[in-house]
Amino acid sequence: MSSEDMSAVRHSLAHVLAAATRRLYGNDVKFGVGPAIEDGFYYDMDLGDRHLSDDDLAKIEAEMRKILAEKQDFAASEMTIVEAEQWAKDNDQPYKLELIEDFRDNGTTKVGAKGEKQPASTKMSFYTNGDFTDLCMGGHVANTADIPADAFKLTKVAGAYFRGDETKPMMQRVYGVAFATKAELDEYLQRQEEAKARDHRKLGRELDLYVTSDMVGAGLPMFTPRGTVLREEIAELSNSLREEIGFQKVWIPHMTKKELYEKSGHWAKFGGELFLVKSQETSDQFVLKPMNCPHHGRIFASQVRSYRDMPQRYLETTTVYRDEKSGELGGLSRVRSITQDDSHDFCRPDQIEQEISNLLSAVKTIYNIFDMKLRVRLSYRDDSDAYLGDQALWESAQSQLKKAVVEMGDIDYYEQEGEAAFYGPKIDFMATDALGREHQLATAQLDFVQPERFELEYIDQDGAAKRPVMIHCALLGSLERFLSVYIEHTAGKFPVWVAPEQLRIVKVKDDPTIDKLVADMEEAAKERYVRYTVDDSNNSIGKKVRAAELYKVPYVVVVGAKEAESGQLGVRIRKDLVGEGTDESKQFTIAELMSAIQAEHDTRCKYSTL
RNA sequence: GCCUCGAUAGCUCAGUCGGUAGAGCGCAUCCAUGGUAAGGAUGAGGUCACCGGUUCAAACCCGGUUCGAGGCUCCA
Repeated sequence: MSSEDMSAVRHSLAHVLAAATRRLYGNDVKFGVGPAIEDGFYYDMDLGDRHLSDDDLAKIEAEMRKILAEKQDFAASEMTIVEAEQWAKDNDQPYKLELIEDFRDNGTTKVGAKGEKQPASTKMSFYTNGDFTDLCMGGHVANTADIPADAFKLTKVAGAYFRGDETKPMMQRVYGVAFATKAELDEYLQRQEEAKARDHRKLGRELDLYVTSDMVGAGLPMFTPRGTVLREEIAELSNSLREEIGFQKVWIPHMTKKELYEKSGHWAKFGGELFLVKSQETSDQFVLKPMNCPHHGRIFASQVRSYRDMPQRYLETTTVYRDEKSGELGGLSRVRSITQDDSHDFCRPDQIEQEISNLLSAVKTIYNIFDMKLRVRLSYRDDSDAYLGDQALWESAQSQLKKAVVEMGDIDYYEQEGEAAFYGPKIDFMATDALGREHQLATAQLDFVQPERFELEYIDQDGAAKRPVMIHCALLGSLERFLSVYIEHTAGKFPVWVAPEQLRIVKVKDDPTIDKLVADMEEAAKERYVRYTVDDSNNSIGKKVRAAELYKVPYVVVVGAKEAESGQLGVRIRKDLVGEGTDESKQFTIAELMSAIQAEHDTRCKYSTL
C-alpha cells in the first residue's frame, strides 16, 4: 500500500472513529479535528461531562469494526462557506463552525497562518458514510470495507486542547494506530514493547545508574557510583574532543546576580523558569544560572583582546537549573538540573567557517563513537524582521555554515529558512538511535546579539574595536538527556569503554590458592585501569553468573581451583560484543584478559585522531 | 497548568461481596563449599500516599490533596 493510500486509510479510520463514538454516545458529541498522523490517527471530541476510559475504547473499537463490516461508501459532497456554517449551526458543532470561520477569514485553518479572505461562494467539501456526515478536506478510501479491519487498534485517550491552544476548551483525544496489514500492526506493537523494555527509567533502576528522591524533589536526579562512571566517561569524551580543537576549560559559579540576565535579555525571556536565590546577608537577588554564556562572556571581556588572540574558545561541562512546568518533568529527559557540555567560541566574522568546521568534525567523531547516524539541519533566517543583527553578517555567516557542512562531506544535510534563532543562524544535529527514533542532541548556534548587548570587542589589525561573533555549541546537548537516549540506544549494553563495570570476577569458594589468583587478577586490573568487582558472596555459581548477566557486565570470569591450577581463565564475553554464532567463552591468561579490556578504552581514542 | 490512568513491603505486583495484609525478588541469619542465568531453611520488613466523609466495620465506596506515567506539535 502506498503512503498516500495508507494516509487515506488512517484518515478514514478517524472518521469511522467519530461515527462509532456518535453511535455509542449520542448526537450531542461535538467534533474537533481528526487527522491521519504517523502510524495512525486521532480524533478530538467533546463528550460533555462524559469521560472515556480504557473500557470505552474497547467498545468504540468494536463499534468501528461493525461499521467496517457494513461496507459504507464514503460519499463526497460540497457546500459553500455560508451553507457549511449553517450546517455546523444546525448540527450543533461549534468546533467545526470555528474551523469554517477560520477558513473563511484566513483561507486555511492553520493557526496564525496568513491568507486572503475567501469569497462566501468558495466550496468546502464534506464526506458522508452511513448516516454520519463530516466536514473534511478529503483523502478517503472509497468504502469502509477498504480499510483492513485487523490492522488497527485504539491505543489511548488523552486530554488535548482544541487545536493545541490552552485557552481553548479541553477535548478528549482518542488515538489509534493503523497499518496496511496485521503483520505491520503486530510489528509496531512489538516495537512499542521493545521501547518499553529499553525505557531508561526502568534500566536506570535495574542497572543502578541513577535515583530520585521525594525529599530532593521532582526532576532532580542523583547519580549512583555506576551511573557516575557512565556520566563522567561520556563527559570526558566530549571535553577531550573539544580540547583537541583548541577549547580550554573554564569554571564559573552556579549562581549570579539577576542583573547579569537582565542585561543579556534572558530575564525577560526566561524569567518564569529561573530559580531565585535570596541572600540573607545583603539585599541582592541571586539566580541559579539557567545558562552559561553571559558568565563566559565576562571571562572574554576580562582582557583587551587582539585580533591575533581570536578565537577565544571556552568549554565547561556544568549544570544549569531551569524550573520546568511540573507536568513536563520525567526521567532523565526532562529535568530541572541540566548538565550541559557547553562551549562558547568568540571569533572574528571571517573565522566562522573554520570554527564551525572544527566543531562539525568533533560532532561527527562523537556520534561515530556512539554508533548513531547523524543528519544536519541548517537553519537560516527568512525575510521577516524578527531577526536581530546586521543583514550582511547574517548572509556571510549562513554561507560560511553551509560551506563548512558541504566541505565536511559524507553527512546528510538540509536547509530551512525561518528556523534560525532571532540572534543568529544555527546547525542542529539529529541523531538516530537503534530503534530508528531521531533526537536533537548536538547543536551549534551563532549569536550576533549577546556580543552586542555586552559590548564585547577585540582590536582589529587597523586598530579599531570590532564586534566578535559568539558560537554556542554542545556535542551532547545535556548529559541527562543524552544519557536517557544512550541508555535506550544501547539497551543498557554499554560498550566496554563506558561500562560502569567492565569485569566481574566470580569466586567459586574461599581457598588460599583461589584467593591468590584473585589477588593477582586485581593487581593486574588496577595496573590497566580496568573497572572490576569481585563477587565472593555466599551464593551458587549459577546465581552469581546470573547477577553479572543482569547487570550486563561485558566480561565475566569464574575463578576456582581449575583456574588456580592452570592459570587459564575461561571468560564469558557479553553476547553483543562477540560476533554472531561465535563461542561466547574464550580462554585467556590474566595478562591477555586485562590487555584486551584496556584495548577497548583505546578503541575510543583511535577515533579521536581525525 | 489542563485531560486520562495510577499509587499496597526496598523492587515487581496480588488482594473476590467492605470484615483490620499476601507472594516473588532483594535483605539478615543458618545449612550447604558450590563450576557458568535463580541450592535449601528460618527471619525481619506495612500508618495499604496523605487529609476528610459514608459505615457497626474502609486497602476497597465518596470528596479533596500530593506524587508518578501518558497526552496537550502532526491540520478540516
